[in-house]
Amino acid sequence: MERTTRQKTAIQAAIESARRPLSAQEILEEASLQVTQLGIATVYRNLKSLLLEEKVQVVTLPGENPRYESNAVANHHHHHFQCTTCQRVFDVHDCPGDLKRMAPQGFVVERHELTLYGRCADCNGADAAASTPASPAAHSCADHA
Amino acid sequence: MERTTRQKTAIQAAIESARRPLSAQEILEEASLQVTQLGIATVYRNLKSLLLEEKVQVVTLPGENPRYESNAVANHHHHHFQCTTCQRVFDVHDCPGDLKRMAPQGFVVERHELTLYGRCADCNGADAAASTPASPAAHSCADHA
DNA sequence: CTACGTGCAAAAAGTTTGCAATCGC
DNA sequence: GCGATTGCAAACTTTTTGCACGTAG
Repeated sequence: MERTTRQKTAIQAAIESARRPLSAQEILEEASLQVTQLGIATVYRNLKSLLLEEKVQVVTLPGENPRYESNAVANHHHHHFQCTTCQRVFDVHDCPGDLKRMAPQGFVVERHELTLYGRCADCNGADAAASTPASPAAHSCADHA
Repeated sequence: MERTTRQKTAIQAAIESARRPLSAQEILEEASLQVTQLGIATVYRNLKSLLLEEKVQVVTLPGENPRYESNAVANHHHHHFQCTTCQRVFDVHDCPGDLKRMAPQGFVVERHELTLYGRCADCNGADAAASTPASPAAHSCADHA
């Protein structure tokens, strides 16, 4: 019963080709390049499907609208780093690991989410930084450029 | 220029007397008990002030509206635990600590936010749990009761 | 008394939903 | 052809803003 439509294809492609989490609006803009007349409602409806199918995952950062990223990257357990200077969001593929002990007694930890804040290599002075842009997997501003 | 109004006092009191992060709506309801006719706009305006004054802090959980909690608790660096069963939110006063190494080279970590998800003592079977409700610092549902 | 703060209502911004038209299968 | 999917517009929800009035200092 799941049909293949140009819209769904374009939306999925937009998310998967992005190297960073996209907002619904950004997905609309990107997918619109393929499917003119695409409506935001369709984007939301497909996002909901894709979330259910677990092909896409939400990234919610405090004070910002939800972003969506392909689960190809998301499946590989990771966290996020937001630069407090340029606001860009990067994927962090490291993990502190054992957090089970953090919970009070009687609590069972199943899952965790971690967001680091600080300065990315680019905004940090950029000496050793310039050579290795580290993992700028996801930009969140300066994108209209 | 910062004036002391009944509204602001009530709003601040509501947040500080709560043992858990409150939504704007909940703050309105609580503070309305003191100041009838209190408007939601006033709540938001005062929250903005209180945030600037750093007397209050935002707690943003994925898919949920922002909650606000007194910085008396928030200053004491902590994290949150949301029960996937009862949806309540608890404060966790432990911290994994050194996360600086997690960031890619060239990145500087200034701050981090961590949310644990799992089952709280109450929802977990509640044997050893019943005796020690651990740190149920913050409830997020079952509150209208 | 003066201007900051408030209440109300309207406006934004983001997301969801109803419905007729469209299109995949 | 049938029914899932779409586009549009309207509804909803949460937060912000404009403006006249109230009130703290």
